[in-house]
Amino acid sequence: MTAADQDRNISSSFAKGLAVLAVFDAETPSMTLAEIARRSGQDRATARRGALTLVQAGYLRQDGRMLSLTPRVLALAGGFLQANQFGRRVQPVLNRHARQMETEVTLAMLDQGRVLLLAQSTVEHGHITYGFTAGSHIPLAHTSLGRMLLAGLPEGQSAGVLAETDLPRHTETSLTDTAVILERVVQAREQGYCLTDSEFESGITGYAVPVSRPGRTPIVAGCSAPRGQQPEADAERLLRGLQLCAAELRQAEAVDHL
Amino acid sequence: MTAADQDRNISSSFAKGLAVLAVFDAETPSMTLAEIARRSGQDRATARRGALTLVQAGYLRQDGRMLSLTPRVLALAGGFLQANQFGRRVQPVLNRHARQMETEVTLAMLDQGRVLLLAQSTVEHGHITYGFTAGSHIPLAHTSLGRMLLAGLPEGQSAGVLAETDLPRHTETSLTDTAVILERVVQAREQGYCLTDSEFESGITGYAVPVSRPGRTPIVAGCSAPRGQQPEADAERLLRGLQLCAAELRQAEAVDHL
DNA sequence: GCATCAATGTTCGCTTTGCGAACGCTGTCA
DNA sequence: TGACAGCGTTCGCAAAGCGAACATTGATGC
Repeated sequence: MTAADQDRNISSSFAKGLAVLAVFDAETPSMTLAEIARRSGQDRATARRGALTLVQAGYLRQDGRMLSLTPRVLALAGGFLQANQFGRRVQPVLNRHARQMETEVTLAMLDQGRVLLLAQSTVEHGHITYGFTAGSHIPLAHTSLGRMLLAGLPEGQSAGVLAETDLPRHTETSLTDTAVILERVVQAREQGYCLTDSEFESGITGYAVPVSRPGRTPIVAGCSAPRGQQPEADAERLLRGLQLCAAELRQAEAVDHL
Repeated sequence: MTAADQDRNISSSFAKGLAVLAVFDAETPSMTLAEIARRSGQDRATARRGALTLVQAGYLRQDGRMLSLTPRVLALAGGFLQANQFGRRVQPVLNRHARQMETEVTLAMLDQGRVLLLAQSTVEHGHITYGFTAGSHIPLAHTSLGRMLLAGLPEGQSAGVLAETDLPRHTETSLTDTAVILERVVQAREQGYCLTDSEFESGITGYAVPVSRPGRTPIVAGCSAPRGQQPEADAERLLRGLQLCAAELRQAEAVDHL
């Protein structure tokens, strides 16, 4: 019993159970007990109790020895989305701008050293992405959304957060040097937008602009498109669109209290 | 210690904590400890431990004495959405059909005596709804989605599920007699679609068709629109669109294992 | 302004829960 | 065929958390 974690106000069983649920946030569709235990860093018996409790509560389904999430977890997110009126204040704005820009527009924030997608426009003509949705995590260091988020942090913090994330090479042109990436972050902060090219998906350019007011928890909007014939013209058009979208979200105070 | 609930495989602390988290699924944006305790039917001290644990885990935020969900809960849903490839296999289909039909198209299933929205297309010109999103709950008895879901249950079960839900009158024309509602459910099962008018929102007609194959967990698709000049023509057009959408989802096996 | 009361947040002793070493089972390799 | 590695499950004992009791806050009456 170390001094610090001896907090009688925190329920450790509950915390461990939550870790079991959170383990499914990866793109692993279903897992065995042992796998859950390994990924959540818990004893197999502990993970088992957590998983069985989740099954009983209806958040997990058990098929033989495989466990997978049930749709009920959506209800947890639904609480958040309704409380913040995403359906009325955010989604329509994203959709409208996406329509005009002819790409998908994504709203995102920082979460545990990764980019958490908060909302995504739903348009027909968007280029085929990986199929990310609200609630998906994408890398911080090699996406324009991620770098723009880092740029939104108080001056000193960006380096710290970046240092704690690992830097897998997604493509051949992914930057690997932390210092170089930080340079791009600083550049993004100064110019008020961020561009990346082929660092996450080959041939795809990413665009991002800040949405939250300076000093607040960083929220950004972004989009991506295949690199076309006139990169500069595309960039200007898409960034202008994103800026308009961001301004409208700010004015609606849609993201002020996240 | 009663005999039944003495299951050493279930972690009661965890189950109680989950109940705290689930309490936020209502449209209550933020609550005090006492309110959480009341709504989750727990002792205040118990609710407090659960809430503080959720705060530490980053799922709840504490502003003074008010507690509210953080965006991190989206990540839990994200795991489900990515595991089932909603972004690639469901959302594009809904969007395309919604565009052609010029309405929102919603995918839904049963959850705890209510309709759980699984996914929703959004088009620009759709009529303004309550702002529901994926993860939202809507009533079972007075929506076409809900009645179509009841129709998808094995013959005897519909009545049982319906009996356990309460029937608030949303509008003046909401049906209140369980027997009459059940009649409509049977009718929906026989004709393969469901229509409701002004029972949930005044002046709005709801349309729904089944998506899942018979015998499976019921999944339905639906849409709604203001009652127009030619109700029959509208109904025919929208139902045809929904049927096409449902057929495509079935063919893509997008919802077979929910 | 002070006393009263109701409702909320917090503490701590006693009991219960759930931790994890140990077990048995199943499939795999030499 | 025997050894082994990995899995799910059990059970005695330590510690985690339940809830009665205690503070604390704030509204209401006089």
